[in-house]
Amino acid sequence: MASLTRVIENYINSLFSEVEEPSISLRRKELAEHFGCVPSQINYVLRSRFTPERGYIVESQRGGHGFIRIVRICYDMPDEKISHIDDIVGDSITEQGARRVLASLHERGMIDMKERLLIEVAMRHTDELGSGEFDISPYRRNALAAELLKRMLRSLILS
Amino acid sequence: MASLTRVIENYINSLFSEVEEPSISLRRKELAEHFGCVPSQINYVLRSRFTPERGYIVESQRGGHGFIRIVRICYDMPDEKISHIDDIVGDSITEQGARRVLASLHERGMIDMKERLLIEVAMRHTDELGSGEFDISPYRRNALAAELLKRMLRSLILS
DNA sequence: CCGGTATTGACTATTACTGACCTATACAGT
DNA sequence: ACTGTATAGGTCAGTAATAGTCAATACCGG
Repeated sequence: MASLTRVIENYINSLFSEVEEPSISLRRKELAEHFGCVPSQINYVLRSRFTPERGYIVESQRGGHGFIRIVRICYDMPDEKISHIDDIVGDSITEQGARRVLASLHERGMIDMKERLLIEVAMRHTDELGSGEFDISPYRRNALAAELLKRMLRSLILS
Repeated sequence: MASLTRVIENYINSLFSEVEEPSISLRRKELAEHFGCVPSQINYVLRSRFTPERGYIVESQRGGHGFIRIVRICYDMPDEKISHIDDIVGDSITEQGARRVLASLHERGMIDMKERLLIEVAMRHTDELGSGEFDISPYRRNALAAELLKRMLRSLILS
């Protein structure tokens, strides 16, 4: 029962695999017809799957000869990676948000499964302390979670 | 007797046995209907049984085509190794003691550099919180440190 | 009886998808 | 140049389908 969104996402990913280039171009209307859906479905896929958080930038142009271009960003330098981490984690993060970040980084090959597991254990422990005996506000807990997550990810990237 | 939680836990484990894959997918609603319970019972089973500490990662998505995926990192967690961890860490540990343990495990090839670093970062963060804004006694801090260290080590003593 | 574990359900949050309406661009005719 | 028109893509709000959270309650082993 694959969802349409995932099907389209996979299709676009296969386009990236076929060519070596870091960017591909699409026509929204054609893609929509190909998958038998409304054009705005394509926007939904782009907004939810090809985000900066996942390492993509989307450009487009309307009107005659309109197009949509998806660019895959490559972060090589350690300091680029660090600032990317800081961007996607932010100053506050929920448990769900943290899991999304970890899943995304894992999918992109930036962390492996064991590292992901360790980070989850540490965050869970910290959150238990915060909600238990320390009795910290949820707002503050999310700020602490973001700080811990960034520290752990930074240390991974620099090592 | 056989509590529902244990029944569901066993059912999920049997799914892992049936397929060789390291991950399985579920629909919370279907599973709940299958066992005639409320959907949130499934969350309880996942929270209490399929934790990162036990070597599992749980991913999920709400909304249309939602799912719950359970990834098993650890195939068998030998009890001797766990009790070994408990022995060498104990119920309380100093920062230096923790470093000695990590260095020893690293030398014996049981953890790699990145894992060691991750654990140190998490412990330092927790200790900073305890000694800083929460003013926890040194004795209690060492107990928390031991707890965190054991949890993280247990989660990655595998294969 | 006590303390922890298990169960429930009301309320909340998120996601996929659609369709009506909005905006931008190129180009041809004047 | 100016303007109209055809041809793109963008936005937003609504709906249905899922999953998550939390606190109250029930249950069970010691």
